[in-house]
Amino acid sequence: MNKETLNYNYYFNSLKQSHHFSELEDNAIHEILEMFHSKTFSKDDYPFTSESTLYKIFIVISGRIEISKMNFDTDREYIINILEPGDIYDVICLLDKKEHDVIANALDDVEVIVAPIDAARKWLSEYPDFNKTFFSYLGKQLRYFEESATDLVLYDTWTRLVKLILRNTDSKTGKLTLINNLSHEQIAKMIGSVRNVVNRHIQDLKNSQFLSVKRKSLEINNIHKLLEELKKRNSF
Amino acid sequence: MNKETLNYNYYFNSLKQSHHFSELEDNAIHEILEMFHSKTFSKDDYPFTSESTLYKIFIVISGRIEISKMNFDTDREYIINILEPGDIYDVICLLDKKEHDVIANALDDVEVIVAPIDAARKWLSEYPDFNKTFFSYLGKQLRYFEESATDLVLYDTWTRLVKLILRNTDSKTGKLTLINNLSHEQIAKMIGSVRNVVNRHIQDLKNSQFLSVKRKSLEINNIHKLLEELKKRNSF
DNA sequence: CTTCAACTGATACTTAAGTTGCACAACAAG
DNA sequence: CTTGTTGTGCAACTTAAGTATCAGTTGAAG
Repeated sequence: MNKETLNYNYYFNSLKQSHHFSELEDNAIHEILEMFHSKTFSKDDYPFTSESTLYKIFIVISGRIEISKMNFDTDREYIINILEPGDIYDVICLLDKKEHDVIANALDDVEVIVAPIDAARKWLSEYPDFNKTFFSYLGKQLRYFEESATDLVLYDTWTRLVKLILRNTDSKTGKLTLINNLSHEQIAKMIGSVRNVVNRHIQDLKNSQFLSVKRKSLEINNIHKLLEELKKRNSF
Repeated sequence: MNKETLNYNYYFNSLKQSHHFSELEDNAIHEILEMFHSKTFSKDDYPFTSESTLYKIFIVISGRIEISKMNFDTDREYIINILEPGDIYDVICLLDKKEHDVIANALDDVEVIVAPIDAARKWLSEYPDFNKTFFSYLGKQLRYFEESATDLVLYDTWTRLVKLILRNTDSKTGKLTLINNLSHEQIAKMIGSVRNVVNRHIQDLKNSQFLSVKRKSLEINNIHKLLEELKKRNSF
């Protein structure tokens, strides 16, 4: 795309505001955007395949995309993470050029921008500023995966659920971000459990006044109290 | 260290043979080594702390180091990974400069080389060749953590145990690498389970002729047959 | 407004995995 | 050789978590 492209400023500002690009100079962002074109998907579409991510790199502009893995024998699914605006995908393919076999599913209507992945490998060497924020993004990802695995081993489902809810509650508004509008089924898949177990815990949390629960909506009544309860059960 | 340092060639060749440095020119390796000095630890020592990894970067020359996380309430431990010769630590701190709270424990007598971590950040920008292999190393790490978490959710303890053993069996010699000489307790901690459960599975595998078991030693009798059994149980 | 699929809440049941406990074997150190 | 520590093999048991099932709600779509 270029400065004449429809909505160019919208995409430019999206990058400019996103975590990874905010420290880049405007000119660098303009140069990068030249390599991209935009694409949209509807809720429940499969925006990328393990083949397309070998050749293309995506940046999420709006909407959420769920990345998951299935066990087709047991029909259980694990949601590895959820991409949000500003996220780059697929970082793993970007790094090692190998196939990455996961399922990507749009949770909302989604806008992304797409470029050849080799072009992205070029900015990495050409824009040291970008490199810098990219490294801290990688660090964050490594930590996230490491903590996911660790939590699965060391903590029970109640704790993993409460940690998930706390981590995704905006401390200012008190509202859920990223995992709002999800069913109990999907929340279960994020903590490596099943709907029924999650529902049990949610009922308990509701009955003990920690949560307000509506269809596809959870809200913490008092963040501080829930944190206390978490500490009490786990001596964090 | 420099070319006059005792055993300089030993360290030089260790790097030269290791995966990440093998593609670098000799001169670059010499330049890098200038920043390092060597250090040794005995079995059961704690070679690095979450503080030291903020300022220093380590490369393992010989021996293995176990990286793990504890839940002190339940006394359960999860071994996140085991470093072997050629491994760089701590990549996460290298990337994002933040503290990384894990336990490092030498499984054998260990030799490492150490440098200021900022120096390492410098090579990353100065040696594009190194950058290239470093990226594929990062990709491997991301995949490893992602797969660890996924396996914990999607597969039972038997499957995780068998996958661990298969993954660490040298297809040529048929012997265990990396996880040899470990107790059932330690193997359990690697797959996110407990000794007793792992022991049960090992007894079954022994009785059905898949494994030969001795104190601190496992050996697959027939890799092909065990792979078949794994497929049978999981339709991989 | 009606219909239907998706989501939720609840109960009863099953099971894999974890816990406890003990006896014995192997090995390392004195 | 003796002693103590660490690892192994087993059995009995407990429990968190998963499965199965169903009724009732909600909200979107026609």
